[in-house]
Amino acid sequence: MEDVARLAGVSTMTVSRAIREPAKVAPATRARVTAAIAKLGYVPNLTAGSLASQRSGIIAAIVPTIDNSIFAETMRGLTETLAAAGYQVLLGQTAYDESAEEALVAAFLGRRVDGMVITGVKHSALTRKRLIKAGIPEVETWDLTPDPIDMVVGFSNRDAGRAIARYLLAKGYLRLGFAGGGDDRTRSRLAGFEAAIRRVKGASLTRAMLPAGTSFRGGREALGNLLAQDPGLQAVFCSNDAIAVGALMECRRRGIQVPRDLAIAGFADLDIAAEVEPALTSLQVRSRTIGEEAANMLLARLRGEPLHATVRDLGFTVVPRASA
Amino acid sequence: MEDVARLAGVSTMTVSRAIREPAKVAPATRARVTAAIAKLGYVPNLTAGSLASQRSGIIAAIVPTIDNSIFAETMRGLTETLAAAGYQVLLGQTAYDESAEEALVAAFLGRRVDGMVITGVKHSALTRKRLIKAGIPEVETWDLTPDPIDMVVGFSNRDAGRAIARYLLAKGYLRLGFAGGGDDRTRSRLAGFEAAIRRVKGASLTRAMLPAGTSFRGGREALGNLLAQDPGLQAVFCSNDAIAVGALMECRRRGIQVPRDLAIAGFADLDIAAEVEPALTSLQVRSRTIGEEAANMLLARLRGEPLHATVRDLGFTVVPRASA
DNA sequence: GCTCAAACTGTTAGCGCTAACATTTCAAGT
DNA sequence: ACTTGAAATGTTAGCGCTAACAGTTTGAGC
Repeated sequence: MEDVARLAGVSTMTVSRAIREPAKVAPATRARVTAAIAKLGYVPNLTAGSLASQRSGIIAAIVPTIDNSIFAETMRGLTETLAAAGYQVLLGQTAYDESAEEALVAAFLGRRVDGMVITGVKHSALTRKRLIKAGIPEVETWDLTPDPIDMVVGFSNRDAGRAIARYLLAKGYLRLGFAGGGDDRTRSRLAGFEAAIRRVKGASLTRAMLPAGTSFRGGREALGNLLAQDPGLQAVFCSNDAIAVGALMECRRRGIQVPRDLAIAGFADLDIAAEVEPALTSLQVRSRTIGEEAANMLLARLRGEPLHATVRDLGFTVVPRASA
Repeated sequence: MEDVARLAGVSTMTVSRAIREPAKVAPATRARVTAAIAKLGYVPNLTAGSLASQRSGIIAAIVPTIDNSIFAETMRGLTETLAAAGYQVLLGQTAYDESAEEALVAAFLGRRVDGMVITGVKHSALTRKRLIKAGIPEVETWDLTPDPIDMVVGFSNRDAGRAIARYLLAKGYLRLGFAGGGDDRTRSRLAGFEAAIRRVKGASLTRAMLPAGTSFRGGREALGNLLAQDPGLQAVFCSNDAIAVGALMECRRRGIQVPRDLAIAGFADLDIAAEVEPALTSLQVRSRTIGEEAANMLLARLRGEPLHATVRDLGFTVVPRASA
């Protein structure tokens, strides 16, 4: 930066300003600085800038996984909204492991990120403590809780499970199955699903629990598992669309007609849900909006604006298609 | 850190060492420091550490996109291998946009990342120049080139396209179609595919080019497009499995029997390829290994170890299944 | 007990930038 | 010409840590 300053005939402070707040530098000066930067191929050291300004320009995001996943859209919404405001996103994956989450939070706080977005509302005591102590804006996502660490944006997984159950029950399906992974949000969906079933006389529930993060193959296996438990099963709710597509493929392989012999419903309304044959009944959640809203809530905090609410419920919609 | 040092009765330097090189601190001292850290909830400022040590502990990775994509596995391999060596991965998405790539490279270099992994071998002149000037280890991936910026690990997309064409031609399909996005690697696959077809008398090629990054829906549309161009089409090569699955679904919808009426082959051998019905013939590439090898090459450079080769070809395999 | 190297710990001087304040410049109003 | 305040630029003092070296302690060998 000193080289640039010398070449432009100004002080380093003016160079710094020309880069960060061009409006505060006289146009002629700015032009000289810009030219000097280009000539020298100068790349400002943001690490030094962060240390001096106490602002990193980085927001950390923690998701269980990004592969063929429901979180990719959320990350896209988050990243794009934050990029427009000059922030970069540092992504961490936990693979549904709480200790990995703990390590990531520690590492991110060490980098002095300006804010954090984290999936889910259940975290280890240490993670909560560290986040609270860090005092940075923080958004939990993909679920709801009355007492977030700081802010939360998502929908009620419990209510979503209940809504799917009611939809299937209203269609006359009574012998219901559930296939899903073992993460916290899936358990909430299952709890709601089960609660709604219990209220209907004659309705039954068969469960196939999969490891968290399973996808197509898991869905196929789960379907076999469920039918082994209850050959008279009428409808299956899969806690994500990948599992549901797997189940659908297994039905095809076994010659089971969907939805005539067995109805299948998914969750999250991924792209693929509308494209498979038969098209998949799913529960649409506003994945991308979750990311955008998380970004907006963070930005509001970072700008010191007053917040309308710390809990934001984006709801969900059951999308009926051919499969159930 | 000063607080910790005071509480432990040592200098800040000893605290720093106790954290980074525990072996160099006497066990008793280390215990006092550790206790002080725990008591105060001290989180080292890695930004300051990076500035002082000139090492960030961060490797940047640039991919076109991560959603339901062939790059997710590569990122997993990269992230896990680097994490084991104490490095974190900073992920950037270009959405197949060269100027976005340019901006990401600039931003990452500004953060003084210790190394960079970038998808593809075609980059803007400015990007190349900046990377060379930065002088950090750098790996290009998912393709090959005789003159990488620094190192490259992948496979020949051209040869892969050729291999699929030969496979289909050997099966007796002559009227071939291609559906794929407009990115650089897809074009290479198409070039190889086309070259192999040209050498066979009576063989024809029909193309449906999609925007880069399209998936299921794009595959459905492409199939319609191809059949409109050549109703007598015998086999279609899709430049990724998502497109192929979309095409498969469209066949089902139209009552086209696969592979009897029309054969379909995909690319990348994603999880879903083996799960759909009929299972998808695909070209398997070692996605995860690309990430792992990129990490290992970077680590070797960072440790100053001599490198065996700067170009690493991981090859590919045609995986015959039911669809073609 | 003494030597001496190894093991451990401390001191000094930055890393490259920016916040905060200080100073200079300049145009407009008198 | 002479104030005056806003705009433009400069100066000073760190941000929190670590490299490099200096100093101190320890213990093995004699």
